[in-house]
Amino acid sequence: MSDCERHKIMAIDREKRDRIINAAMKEFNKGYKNASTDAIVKEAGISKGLLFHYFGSKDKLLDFIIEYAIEVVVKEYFELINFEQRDILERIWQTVLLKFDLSYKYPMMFDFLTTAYKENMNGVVLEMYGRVMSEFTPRFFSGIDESLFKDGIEPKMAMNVIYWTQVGYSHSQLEQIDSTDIIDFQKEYERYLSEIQSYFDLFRKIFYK
Amino acid sequence: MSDCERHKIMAIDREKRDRIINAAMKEFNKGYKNASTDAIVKEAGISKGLLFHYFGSKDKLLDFIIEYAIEVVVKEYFELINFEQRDILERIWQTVLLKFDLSYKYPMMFDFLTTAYKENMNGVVLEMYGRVMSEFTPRFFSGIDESLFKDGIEPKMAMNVIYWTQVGYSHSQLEQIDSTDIIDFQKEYERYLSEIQSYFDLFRKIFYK
Amino acid sequence: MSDCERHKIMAIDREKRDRIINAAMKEFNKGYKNASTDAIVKEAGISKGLLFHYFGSKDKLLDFIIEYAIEVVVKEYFELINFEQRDILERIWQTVLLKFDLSYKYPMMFDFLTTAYKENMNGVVLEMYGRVMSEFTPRFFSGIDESLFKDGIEPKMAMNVIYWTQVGYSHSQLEQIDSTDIIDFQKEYERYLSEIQSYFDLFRKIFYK
Amino acid sequence: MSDCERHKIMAIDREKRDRIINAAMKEFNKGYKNASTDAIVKEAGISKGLLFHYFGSKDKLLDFIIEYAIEVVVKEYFELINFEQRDILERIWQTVLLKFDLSYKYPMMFDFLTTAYKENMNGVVLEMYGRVMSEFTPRFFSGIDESLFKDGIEPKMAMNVIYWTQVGYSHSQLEQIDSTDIIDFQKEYERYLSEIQSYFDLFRKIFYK
DNA sequence: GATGAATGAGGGTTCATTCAT
DNA sequence: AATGAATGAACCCTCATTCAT
Repeated sequence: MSDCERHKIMAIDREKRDRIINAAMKEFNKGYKNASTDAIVKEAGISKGLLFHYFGSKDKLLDFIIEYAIEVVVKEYFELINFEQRDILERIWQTVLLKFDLSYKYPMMFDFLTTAYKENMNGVVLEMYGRVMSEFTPRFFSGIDESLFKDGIEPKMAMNVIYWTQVGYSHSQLEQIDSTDIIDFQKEYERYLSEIQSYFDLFRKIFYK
Repeated sequence: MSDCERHKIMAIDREKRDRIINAAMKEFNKGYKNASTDAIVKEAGISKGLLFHYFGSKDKLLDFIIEYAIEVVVKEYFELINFEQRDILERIWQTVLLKFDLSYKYPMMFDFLTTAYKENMNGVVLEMYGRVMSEFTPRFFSGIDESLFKDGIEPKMAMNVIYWTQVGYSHSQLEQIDSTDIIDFQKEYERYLSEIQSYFDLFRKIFYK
Repeated sequence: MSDCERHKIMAIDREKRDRIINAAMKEFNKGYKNASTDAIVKEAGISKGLLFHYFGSKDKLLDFIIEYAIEVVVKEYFELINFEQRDILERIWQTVLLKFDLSYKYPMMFDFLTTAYKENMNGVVLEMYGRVMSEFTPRFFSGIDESLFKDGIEPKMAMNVIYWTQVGYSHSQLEQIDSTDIIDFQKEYERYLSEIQSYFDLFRKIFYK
Repeated sequence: MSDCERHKIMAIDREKRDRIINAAMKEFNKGYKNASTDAIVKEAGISKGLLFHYFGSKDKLLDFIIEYAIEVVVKEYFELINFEQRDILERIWQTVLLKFDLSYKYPMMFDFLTTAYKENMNGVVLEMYGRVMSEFTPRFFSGIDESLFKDGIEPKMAMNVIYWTQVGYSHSQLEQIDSTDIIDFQKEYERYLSEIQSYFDLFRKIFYK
């Protein structure tokens, strides 16, 4: 995607741009072919012509969304994690908060990226994402203060359990939400954090000294 | 899907019906929109008209295939679980073995169901799956011998952790497998079981008395 | 255009095929971009889908029409001219009759080919047509019995005058006809032939001995 | 096109108006559909909105350009014909010279009008052209000194033959010219006039006493 | 039951036209 | 008057669905 095109897009009013991006993520999450540009413009509240004025084609729209999503995830998630925090529970807790913040602005971002990656929607860019991810995961689980764990607890396994629990809980929550009307987001947010925190408390009790 | 329609389908010569079902699963595995009714009838060796005579529409064909797949999963998975086993770890362990057997007998079926679920195909999967699961899940987690848990461990949460860990581990394995060439299935099978067993050993140690 | 595709098209019911061909010629005569496939199917009385089922694309439809038109013109016009007739007036008179017969089945054929050639609608095929034409024209005006002309009349010029008069007359007639409803074709036919014959009589008088 | 609209257009700064007219002729020469209003405004150096402010629509812009072109043709062609010349050969000879002068001064104009006529652009050309021509043609062929013709020569027919020959010759010349690079215009001009003159000599000989 | 030619709604895309500024 | 972002009707094309046979 040329800089010129990117520039044209980034010049759009921020609120409208985010509406388009979110609508596109939501649609593309169904798969490339299943995604309808009609549905995107309807959801974003713009005209068909405008979408193509900015993005040129469905393909280029997808490319932009993927690049943008990766950029945002890298800048507002990966790069904000404090790796000096050597307590894995606290480190994962950071990701919970960061993901939550991101999900407020772009609710479908992580789901979309997962789908895009699995469908290999854009070979080149997503390969980069794969590389970033495969570098990130080991780094995330390294430099951990394993002395916090009880004797007899394999730290690697414990970390996986913590990670999968957090993922599982998030998904179980998502399934209950009709993402279109998020009523009382703040309240939901607090309940969500409080529940997941209780799992972290459990882990601290059973895994840590 | 009405019983009348089901009846009409089940009345088809078994061999021809299986040809259609297999062709449909193979096509739908590409995603709903990518699946072509032309390709299905060509693969199944029947005419376009006949497919629609039997199934009415692409949607209904998909519904049938999903129902059929779920039916098999229910009969050869859910119903084989021994609910007299009141130890949750042992009960979940059963599911690991059963799932594995099924994916050995019908490798396409789980791929298809996964795709159908990921794409939320037609809204039907989620409804069907949701119905089955919402009946199954509470039952699965009920009648558990909670006396096995240590004091101070909330059994409900512990069970969720066990469940999400098993799901998370399975997914992490699936992502590493290129399902087309299953080399040395037996060996993989053993490694898989052995690794997940070590997690169950961990849970037994930390959650149980 | 592959033989397979041609075969599929030639298998269409003759009357329907000619309806499509005539509708396409009429539309494409406006220029490629101005031609609307919607207008073609409407005029031909078929559905959009069928047009594309047979021809694949607007481009391929045009290619077929051009190839077909050239083929017809060669077989039912060029090749039917009797070059043993050495009297130029009689030779041109033949073309008047042949063109008229062709115009009955395919009214737009010659106009369409002219437009197609001028717009260079299909480089490869029309180049061939150009070659055929550039071979045809000199051949048409060669082998003429020049002894029929009066002394002092340059035969080459006389022949051009005869030819351009016939073309000019034809065009003056076409402009008066609303080609959609050809009422009483037979009567028009006779008037047309009778009028143009009077020009030929004139030429015989002024040019011939 | 209403006088009000014409007035608005004619009120535009002459230099800017000519820029628009020239840009429009250049674009429309590609064919109606191929002509892009975007290209016109870019070439003319004005905004999209302004074009439509002045001309209302692409169709109306075309109408204006055609009217304008025809107006020029009328003023610098039709109205310069000397109808006191009662010798039809001399009268037609005048048109040959006038047309040639015009195409020398406005080479684009005849190209554009030819394209407009061939494409039957917008139905307007034909109507305009038809109106002008249907007034012009009878007048052109009236007031002729028929006493110049030999006995037994129908003057009407002879005049048609002369006219069609001149048209036919012009067309045969146009087809040989690649109008973009007019090399040695003067030489071509002389050859053209000399050739057509020989036809007029022929006609004088065969038709006149 | 069985066929496949025929249909037309809907897809992505373009571009003349409008309108708030 | 002058702008250009925004619109939506119309384009070509696809494909699930129908229906005469």
